[in-house]
Amino acid sequence: METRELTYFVAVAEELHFGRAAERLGITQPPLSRAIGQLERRLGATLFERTSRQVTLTEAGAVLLQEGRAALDAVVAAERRVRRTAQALTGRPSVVLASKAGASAELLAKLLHAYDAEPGAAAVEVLLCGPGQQEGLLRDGRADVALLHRPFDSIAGFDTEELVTEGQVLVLPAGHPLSTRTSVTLAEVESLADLPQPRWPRRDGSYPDGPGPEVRDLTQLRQLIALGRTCTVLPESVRADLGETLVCVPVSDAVQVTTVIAWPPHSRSKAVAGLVRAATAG
Amino acid sequence: METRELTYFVAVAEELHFGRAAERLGITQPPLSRAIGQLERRLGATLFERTSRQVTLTEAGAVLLQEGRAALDAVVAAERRVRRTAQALTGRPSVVLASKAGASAELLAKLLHAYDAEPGAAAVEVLLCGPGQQEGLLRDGRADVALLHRPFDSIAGFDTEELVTEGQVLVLPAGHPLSTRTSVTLAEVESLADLPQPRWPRRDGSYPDGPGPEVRDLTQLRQLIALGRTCTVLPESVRADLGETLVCVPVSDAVQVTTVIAWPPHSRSKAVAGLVRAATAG
DNA sequence: GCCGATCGAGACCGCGCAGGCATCGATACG
DNA sequence: CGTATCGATGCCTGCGCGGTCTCGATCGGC
Repeated sequence: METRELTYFVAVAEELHFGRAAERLGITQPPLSRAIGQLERRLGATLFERTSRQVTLTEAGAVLLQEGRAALDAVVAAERRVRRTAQALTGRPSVVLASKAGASAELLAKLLHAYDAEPGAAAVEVLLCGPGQQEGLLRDGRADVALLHRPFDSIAGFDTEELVTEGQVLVLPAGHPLSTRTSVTLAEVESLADLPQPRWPRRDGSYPDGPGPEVRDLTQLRQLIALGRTCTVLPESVRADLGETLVCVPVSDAVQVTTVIAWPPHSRSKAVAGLVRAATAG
Repeated sequence: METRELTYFVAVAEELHFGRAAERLGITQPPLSRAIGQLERRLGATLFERTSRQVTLTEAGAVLLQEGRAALDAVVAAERRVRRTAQALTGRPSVVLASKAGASAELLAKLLHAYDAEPGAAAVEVLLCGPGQQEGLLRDGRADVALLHRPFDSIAGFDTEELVTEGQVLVLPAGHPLSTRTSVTLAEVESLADLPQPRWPRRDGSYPDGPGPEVRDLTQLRQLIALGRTCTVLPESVRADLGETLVCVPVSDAVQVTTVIAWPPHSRSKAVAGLVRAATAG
């Protein structure tokens, strides 16, 4: 199976429409239809049920979508990492560390400081991204190492080391009735009609339905909380960079959040190993 | 990067010889040289240092070998799993479970029994393999789930659940001076000049040097121990299927061995989920 | 020191296949 | 019943993969 075929298949499987998939791929529809047909014949499996009105994935197709995405990620990761390795030989080597924007800021600062102190430390490029994106960055080679937060982020397929575990707090505008409490429960948070929970984008970029505001990062979120439009439950460590206008109240029954440092298994990079060492030593 | 190019690269990187690599690939040498050259140009990286007398991997080449193998494994795994899924639709679905031949026999029997009792259980094909091979089987899709033994097998990149942890015992022929002891140390085992440790094959199939006999599986090993040619340290559970001629003595300072059930992350298979459930419930 | 063997690179050629265009056949809808 | 939509098919063209032949460099033997 060639990566070109896999790319074509994934495009069709995601669009469920040959015409749109072809457009996305920058080719015309007929060669795409033929390529998929040929792939099906070679695999001995029907991947799509198609009528002239709609295209649906078969069970085999669903398996190929899952496995094929992983395989394509692995291929582009290989390509990116080779490019970066070759570049590194003509300058100072560098690592890309992915972290959720706004999360674990203090931990990240300490980590970078500790690592920089090591002899022969590489340049660390910090890639701040939206929630849930680190996994993809790590998987397709755009990042070499990442800070993830269990149980929110999936660590499936990565090597990890636990760094810290913490409880969660409710962040809400100063002056709100709940702001003087010493502790709240999740049920109480969810029943706050005046401060509906914010809605985060799904992996495909769309937003779920609901009354709360759409948010894309913590800066937005902080501002919306300060404006009294929403509230949210976050790991304790956000306390460090909240202003005067926001208040934290521990949530008694929220899950514990563990920050882990994660990297692709079998990483050859000394820089990644160094970062992990620096993180776990601290 | 096409999988064909990756396959070519890996062949050359493993042979470190364009002629032999071409032969292995079933093509002639000139197109192979060209393909590699083209790949290097496209990646902007020199992958091999070549003189007319010898070929060596560069740092970038080493990275591509590592990542490329993983990527190729992912591609062939996708292919195999789709084929198997399609087949399963025309008959009873089946899962392939890989396990070290001879290891965890009792656990495996219980697991299969417990799983078969589940409603809608798939047919389980058991793939008994040599030590250290389960990882590859799972990675390239020949197996769907495997029993691994930490710390011997690498679980990097898989999802796992721990099943049992046990100590290790020295297995030696009945009548040997040590056979009446209640416990021995690793140092004692290694200093047994009359029973040198057996040598297991490396991943590439070659054997390390040493005085002990070369072995490939537990049956061979058992026979050689009975013949008084060697002895070995194994997890306790082997006691169950030793004959009268072999004796076990606990090794006090050997590492604990944990048997885990492992599967590729993001497995969609209900059968795999069922097997894991059956294994952890037991 | 020369010759032959080995090995990777380059020139050249042919064929297979990917991709484009035009068209067909099927289905849903007004 | 006509029309619009959408995937499949037929036909053509051009690129690129693979084959053969050859060259140039390096090492070893006599």
